[in-house]
Amino acid sequence: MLKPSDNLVDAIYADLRLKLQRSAVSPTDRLVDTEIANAHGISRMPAREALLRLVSEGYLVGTTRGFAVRELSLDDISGLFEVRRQLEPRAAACAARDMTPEIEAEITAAMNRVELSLSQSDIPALLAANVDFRNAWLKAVNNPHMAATISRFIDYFQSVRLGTFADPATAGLYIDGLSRIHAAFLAHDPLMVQDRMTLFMFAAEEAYLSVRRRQLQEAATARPARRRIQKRGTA
Amino acid sequence: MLKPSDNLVDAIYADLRLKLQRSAVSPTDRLVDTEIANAHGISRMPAREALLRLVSEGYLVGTTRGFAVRELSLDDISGLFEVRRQLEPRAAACAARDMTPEIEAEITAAMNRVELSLSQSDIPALLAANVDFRNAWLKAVNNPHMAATISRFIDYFQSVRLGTFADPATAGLYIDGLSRIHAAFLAHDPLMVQDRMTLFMFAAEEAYLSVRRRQLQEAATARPARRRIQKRGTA
DNA sequence: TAGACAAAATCAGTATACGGTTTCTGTAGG
DNA sequence: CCTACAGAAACCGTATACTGATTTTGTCTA
Repeated sequence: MLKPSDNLVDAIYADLRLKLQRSAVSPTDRLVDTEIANAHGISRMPAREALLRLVSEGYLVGTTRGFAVRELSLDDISGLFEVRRQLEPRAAACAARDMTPEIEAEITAAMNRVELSLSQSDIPALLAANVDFRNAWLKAVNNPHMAATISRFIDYFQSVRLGTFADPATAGLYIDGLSRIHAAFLAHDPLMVQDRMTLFMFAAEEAYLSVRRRQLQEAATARPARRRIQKRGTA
Repeated sequence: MLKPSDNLVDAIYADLRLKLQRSAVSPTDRLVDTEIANAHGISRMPAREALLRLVSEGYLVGTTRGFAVRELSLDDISGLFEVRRQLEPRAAACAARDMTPEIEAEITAAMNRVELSLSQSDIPALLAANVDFRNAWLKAVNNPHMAATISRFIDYFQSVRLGTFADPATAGLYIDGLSRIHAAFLAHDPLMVQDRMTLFMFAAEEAYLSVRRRQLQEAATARPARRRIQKRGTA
């Protein structure tokens, strides 16, 4: 690890970002600069700067005791999906139009891995394959600003995604939508991709909302009213 | 100055961000952490972190000699507008639907200032009023993620906007589109707002492209082939 | 005058240090 | 057993210092 670029901050950032995408950081975890620093054998500053960047991008929040993954409110989920609905169907349609055979193969490979890991109930693998599928089709999006924005908005959900896949029924529905999109990609039909992505967006929003609602309820019953995460807003 | 929050980084960041929005930093300027630091009477690190944040958000690029405002390629402009086209018409429609009388007054006030400064050829005031108009209607957008994303995408154009307003003909067309949007807001017609914003997006894209094209040509003739701005990508 | 080359300056990246605030822990008292 | 409080620890924010890379500047030579 620690390869990307000659820059320590970028390296740490990439490492953390990957961990976040893979849901390898739980909301109860606390990321502390000094820990990360001497885990990588470097000083505090690069680690700190990487963390700060993740905060300014909205993935983490600063607490008085280390950095934590940002937890989404129900409003956050609705709002984020409103944006995703505007962008992803259109972007996916572009991808379908401009797809190369190589990328098509990548998408298919990712889809296969998704289905395999679903059948084996291998959640971590499912998570990873899911990320791969998304990254694969985003590669065919020629507009880097569009792709980056979409990537970012998807990554906000990392803390909820785990919960979505944990429930077999929800996961099944989710994967079903994904495979319909995949089929549309194979048909090279931009409009079909667009429509199915739109449908998928609504289904995904529902799924995330219901999972998060349940999470919040459980949390509320578990601890009547505690916890404090303040300081340093999302900018 | 230097008020926002008890945090030096945020303060510097807000200060710089405002300067950028106002096009108060030219592409030939170089922002250096040490300079900013002792201009504000603080140490390098907060200034540096603010600059780094602006880099990671895509407003600045790091060079081997200070930080500079990011210059947009023609492809950047097209790409950014593709995203804006997906988001702003929809968001403006929401704003029209949810507008309060207070915000409506703000929008009108900003519009008046836009027209006044245009008639007086006061470019800085025009720039500021333009920012105000945008911020006013964005206030009526209930989805903070949507509003933040739009704000960000608009701000990318700060380095080109100056050129757009410098040409009276272009500026006139631009303001005309704006006033049509304003009228639609006053009519409280979300659909009319949406349509006019869509139209405006295309007109604005054309304007920015032609201004930038001219800028690039002039630069090319001025210096046959020089300049180097590398190191530290947009992330 | 133009080119080569060395010395100096500039600036980003990284490391280390210190202060202050919040949270945790352990102990004493109810 | 629970609460109150004092001390300790954790951790963020900021400052300062060092290093190495790159660019600029100045000088010398053809």
